[in-house]
Amino acid sequence: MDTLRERKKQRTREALLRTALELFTTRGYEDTTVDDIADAVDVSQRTFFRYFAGKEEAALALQEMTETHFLRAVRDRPPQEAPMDALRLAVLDSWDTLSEVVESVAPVEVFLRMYQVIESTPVLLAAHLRRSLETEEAIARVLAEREGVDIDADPRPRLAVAVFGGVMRLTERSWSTGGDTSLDAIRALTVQYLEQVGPALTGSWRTD
Amino acid sequence: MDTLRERKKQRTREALLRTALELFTTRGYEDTTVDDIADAVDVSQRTFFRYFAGKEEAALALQEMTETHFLRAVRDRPPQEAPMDALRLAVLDSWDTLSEVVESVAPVEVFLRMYQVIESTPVLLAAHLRRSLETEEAIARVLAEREGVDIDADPRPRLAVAVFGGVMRLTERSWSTGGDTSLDAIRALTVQYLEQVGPALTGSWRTD
DNA sequence: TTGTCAATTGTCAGTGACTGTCACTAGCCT
DNA sequence: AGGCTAGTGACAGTCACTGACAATTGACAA
Repeated sequence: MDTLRERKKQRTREALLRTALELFTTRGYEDTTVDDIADAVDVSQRTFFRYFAGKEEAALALQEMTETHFLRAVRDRPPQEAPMDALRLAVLDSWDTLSEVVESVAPVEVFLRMYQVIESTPVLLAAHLRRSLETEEAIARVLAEREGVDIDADPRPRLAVAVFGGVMRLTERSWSTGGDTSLDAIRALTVQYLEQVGPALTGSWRTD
Repeated sequence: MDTLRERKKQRTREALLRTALELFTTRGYEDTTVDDIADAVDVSQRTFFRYFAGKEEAALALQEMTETHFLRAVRDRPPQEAPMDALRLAVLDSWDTLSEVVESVAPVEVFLRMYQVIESTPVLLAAHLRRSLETEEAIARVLAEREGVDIDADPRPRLAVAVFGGVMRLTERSWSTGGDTSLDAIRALTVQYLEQVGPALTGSWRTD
């Protein structure tokens, strides 16, 4: 990345991504065409598709980064922690250090606003959910290795991650539809929801 | 539904759907164009889009039916059952009575093969996951009402359903990638996975 | 410095999903 | 029988995306 060519490429990619996110968060995803993005950066449409597999990939680029970040956080957890504890502490740690990861591309607010765009754009939400599945699979493998179990023989790794993923998905949803769209808010929701998993699964909820 | 017009419409829709499923399961989803389907039924492409919002909707029509079926099964559970018990018994009941629902449109094998197509086609899987979210929301509302809690104040209904949904998603996945693609197999997997949720969430998995 | 090679880009043509419009046809109803 | 309306086909257009080829431009050695 020190040759002129590579720096140029880097700059083009960043320009495309930043412009795309800018347009998506202001004008909306569906109302932004790939041509709009390419024109704004002054490259051909074809070039956009050389950098991104599709419009979706650009829209989800930040989320991709944070999921990778989360995966790394899980890997870095001390091995003596129980699986669910490791997951919980890894997410919380991820939220706390998220800015550092995201800021290299765009301000955190853009990341946060993109979340709302995703949640309110059916095709984006769909794509996001599918990608989350892939992340979950990777995490399940990490957990399986930590605990020394065979991921194909023992369903617990994938099961734990699926449950955890379900809770996180719900967290994202209620954060993005709620009033407070700050990082602190999503952190607090995470804690709150994870605490409630146990109660939600056991017996009746009736208080009478 | 007894005028000639309506019978004709019904027939056109069924022909389109059956043909679409036939082509998707033999040739594959991506290798089937809407024109292929329309031509095979001898209607214009425009007509296809008058019956289905898109290619995806046709591909997921059977799954839509079974999800509605499942939702109904949840509603029909005796109210004294604990939420998670109601969900578990409702899915199992759904699998058992699935044929009746599906057979009106296509043989159950088509339904089962479509599941594999969905699981192996990224854009379909994505769309399927998103629709599942909508079903989950509906189920959460049913549970909340059963238990007499406020769905917006108490996170437990959505939480329970999210966890349950995560497990079901995993069940679908491992069924569709596994060897036995029968209804019995998916039923057995459902039972097995639900039993393992508890163990997966608690403490360490190490046996040493 | 220059010439060669390889990477990057633009242009163009094409496909496939989907939408709006409008005229036409065919059941429906009196 | 004749008017009304739902359903259809034909057509044109948009947008995401792809393959192919030619033009450009940086890299690197002679």
